[in-house]
Amino acid sequence: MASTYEMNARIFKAFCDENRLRILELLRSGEKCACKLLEDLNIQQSTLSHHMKILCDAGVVTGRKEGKWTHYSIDPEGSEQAQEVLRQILTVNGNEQDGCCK
Amino acid sequence: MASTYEMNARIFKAFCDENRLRILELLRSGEKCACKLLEDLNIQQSTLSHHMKILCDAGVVTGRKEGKWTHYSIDPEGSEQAQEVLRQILTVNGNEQDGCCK
DNA sequence: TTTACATATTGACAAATCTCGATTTGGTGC
DNA sequence: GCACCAAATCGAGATTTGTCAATATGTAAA
Repeated sequence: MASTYEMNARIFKAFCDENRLRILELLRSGEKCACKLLEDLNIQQSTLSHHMKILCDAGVVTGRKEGKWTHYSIDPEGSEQAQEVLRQILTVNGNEQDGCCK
Repeated sequence: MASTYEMNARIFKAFCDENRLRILELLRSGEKCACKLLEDLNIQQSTLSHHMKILCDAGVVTGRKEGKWTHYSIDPEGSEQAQEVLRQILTVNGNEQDGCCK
């Protein structure tokens, strides 16, 4: 049973790494095959696979298998949810006085 | 000279840790003194200080010094920017065919 | 079935991160 | 000056993360 904090932290871990941000930028122009991503990304194949797993687990990317290839794309639902969660986290909903410290 | 990827990654690192998400939730109800946060958060003072630095460096929280106390609150500008950056990262702006792999 | 290729998984290592206790810095009031 | 308190910084240990090379899995074509 993962806490909400844990689940939300996992979502944002997707955006915490430079290479994952590069991958997402490549996906902004449309679906891309893993081998195409690999071409553009100075990293090894196993490293790419590792990052794709994190992005998919976070829900912001989906993979579509076609034969021996996997095509990745930004997941609209997961993306919307990530943005919604961030909005909630950062929305001030009260105006309590800071009653601390005298 | 930090790359854009590096800077954006730093922003989202703010949301990658359970304790920082707890801190942000506490700040949603308004400005809080560090000692008040410390009361609610099963962590040591030096650990809190570490997390507050990360949140402030990311721009999503600001600290207001008043005598020997520091009052923290969610920064509206930084929050708006974080949301805008996430929106950009996740917005598909093209529809290229995945020309890869035959 | 054998071969070739795309991707995933494993294991190991280095670097980054989280946490704590101890110390330092900086402000307040005596 | 001194004592006291809040917060920041330092140093060390444990955990997590990113990376690679090697291997395994799965699909397609010969």
